[in-house]
Amino acid sequence: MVTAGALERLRDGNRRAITSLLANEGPMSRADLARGTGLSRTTISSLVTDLIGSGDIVETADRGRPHKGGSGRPPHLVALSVPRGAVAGVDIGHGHVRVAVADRSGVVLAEEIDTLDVDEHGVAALDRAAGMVRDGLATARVERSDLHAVGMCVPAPLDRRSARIRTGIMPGWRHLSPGDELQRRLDVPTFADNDANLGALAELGRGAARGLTDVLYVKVASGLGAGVVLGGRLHRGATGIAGEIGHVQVGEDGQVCRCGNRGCLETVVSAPRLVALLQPAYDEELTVESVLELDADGDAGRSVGRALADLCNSLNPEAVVLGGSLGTSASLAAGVRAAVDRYAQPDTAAAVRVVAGELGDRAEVLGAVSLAMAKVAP
Amino acid sequence: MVTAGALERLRDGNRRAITSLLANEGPMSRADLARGTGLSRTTISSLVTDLIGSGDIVETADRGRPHKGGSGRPPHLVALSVPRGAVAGVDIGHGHVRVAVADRSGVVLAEEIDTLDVDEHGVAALDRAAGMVRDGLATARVERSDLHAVGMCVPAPLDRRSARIRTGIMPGWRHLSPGDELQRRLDVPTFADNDANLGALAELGRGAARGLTDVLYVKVASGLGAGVVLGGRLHRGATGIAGEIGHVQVGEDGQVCRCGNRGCLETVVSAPRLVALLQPAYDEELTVESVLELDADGDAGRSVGRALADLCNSLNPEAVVLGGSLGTSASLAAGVRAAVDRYAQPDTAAAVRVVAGELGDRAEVLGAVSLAMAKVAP
DNA sequence: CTTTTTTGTGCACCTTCCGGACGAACAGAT
DNA sequence: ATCTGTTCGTCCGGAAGGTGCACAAAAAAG
Repeated sequence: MVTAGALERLRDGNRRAITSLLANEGPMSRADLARGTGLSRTTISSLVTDLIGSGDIVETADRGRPHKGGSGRPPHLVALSVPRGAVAGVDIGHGHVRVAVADRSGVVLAEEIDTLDVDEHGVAALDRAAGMVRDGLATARVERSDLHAVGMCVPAPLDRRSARIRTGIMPGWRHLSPGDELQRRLDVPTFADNDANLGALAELGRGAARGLTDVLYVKVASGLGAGVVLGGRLHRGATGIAGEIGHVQVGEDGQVCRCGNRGCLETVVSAPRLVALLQPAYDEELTVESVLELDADGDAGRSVGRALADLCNSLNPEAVVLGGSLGTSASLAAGVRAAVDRYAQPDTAAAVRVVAGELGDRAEVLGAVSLAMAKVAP
Repeated sequence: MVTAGALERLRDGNRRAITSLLANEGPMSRADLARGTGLSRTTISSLVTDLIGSGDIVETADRGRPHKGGSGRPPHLVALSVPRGAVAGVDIGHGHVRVAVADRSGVVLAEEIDTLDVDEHGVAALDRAAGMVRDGLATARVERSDLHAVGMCVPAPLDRRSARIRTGIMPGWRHLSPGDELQRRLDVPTFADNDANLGALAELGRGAARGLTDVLYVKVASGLGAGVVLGGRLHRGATGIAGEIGHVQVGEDGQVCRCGNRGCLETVVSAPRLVALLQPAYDEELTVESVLELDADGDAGRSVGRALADLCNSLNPEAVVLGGSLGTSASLAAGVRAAVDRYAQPDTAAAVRVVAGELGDRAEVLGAVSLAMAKVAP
């Protein structure tokens, strides 16, 4: 199977053209497939027979309408068959673990969230995550042997080569390779990435950035991170640590950041910092949600937008998608919008839409599912 | 010719695989081509016969060595034949026009530079550029009908759709579409892009960034612009105006910039501003070159590096290439290096090399040649 | 000189795709 | 009810492409 003749590759490619067309456009007739791929109806018929025989696609019961007008023989529609088995996504945050089990078309079958102190207890969090995946499989009535892949994200940059979290940010994770650790516990191929990257993947595939190609996804939560989508693909950078926007210096004399510098963006807009900043002035205990209300003048948003404006000037994206626990705040979006309009070049600002993510807190875990699906498909 | 059957496309693709392999690796034997493409020797032989018949490749006189060891029949090498005809590159700066005429393998046959006030006199500059192209063709002894394409760059962002320079920056170019204008004068397909983009293309193809895939090319000259190379391809953004790094705010109370804001990076590091800033303290008239010496403490470099550090955090590139008239300054490079190390995340800073461009002032015109070659090849 | 190794090319064969023809299945008109 | 027009899916013969095998050519090694 390693080597394939050119003709075999050709037919393989055409098969793939059919399946990807079906994946993108939904069920279609053979004639539609011929029009969509540029191949002849005859060839499509042959390929479809192949694909039905191999179980990759199925003929649906309902028959569509002829290509134009109502006249003509109604077509038989074929659709991508949902492959047997399941994939799982694991979202590890600073203070929570969220797990989703989905079928191989991405439909979530079971989802669960648990809160615990992740940062200090890496091993415990990984144990818990593995247990939650097993629970999710049971809830979804999926055999453990039918789990094909696991995607996971961690709230820290992952070096592409070592697949490790760099030291310092999460003390309990020093020198741990999260993907390998979870893979050992579940005995299933596991793929790890940064949380913002997977959030971007989810919003790109099934969220606010559907159909776009150049998008900045910004996760505003405990920390601050970006997923950079360029040309329709996630840009991970030379060593896989692209998207570290939390340490842009926004004030010369700001607080000391965990990275060692002063005045980092993250010291201004992350959820815990906002709570800490505003708490002294209030009697009741502040929650993350209540912070959003208090920041009605959009200070946090403007700080983020200030940094994003520079990035927009450099990358000229179609959209900025705001995610994370603070991403749905209207005042945040308004602040970002205002700052982008103020600091980015006019044409750049005019070209970029600033929108809230559609997937909320689930973006990361759904992106992890997408990652697992992408890794198991080819 | 618009439609092509799948088999025809297959053979076309295989032909292209051969030519691109020859383009990347130089002259090869048929057997090497078979090993390189994965096709059989028989097929390669047939394709090579085709390609020799169509004149796309030629059999060289010298015969290479057998694949391994000295034993075996020595192969006949085939090489990409340099197609007849020429392409031209035009670099329009704020105060100069530079033109290069090259054969279709990219070897420069004639090159010329002229200084004039471009900004105020768009029509005159375009007339001059067209004349210089014609002069270059004469020098290179190329018939005017053999000129296949022209690439050009302008020192301003070009909107992808309208292909126009946005108003304001270059008064004499308001509502002008540089590509269309030059095309009308030369009656040859002309493709325009931003100067930093084409500089990046040149350094990527034949300069300091050969073989890299994620590179920030920064042009430091009259203005400040970046060419962003990601995944081996130039990133132009949603509307084609990516790379505008000149208007990052580096000081709240800086000079007023031509863009309307205060404290833009461009007000600190562009050549004319540096001259204007330093001139009062010196008797003799300062040149751009002399400014470099005076900035030995690297102030300008540190300002640029400060902005680049943020961008590196977001994009995690392999290299930053410094181009433009100030790009070869050692103090500039040192300043950028220092600021990146200071302000970027340690892992990001460690992953990025800061190097001077190898092509100097010729980068843009060579990139324009590359653009023309890329557009005429397929 | 013989053997070994590598190269380039004819030939028969297989795979893949395509155009034309044909029946099937519907809508609308008569 | 019947006819006509249209679209859909498939079968068939033929063309185009790629591959394995065999074989001659050309050099080095023994």
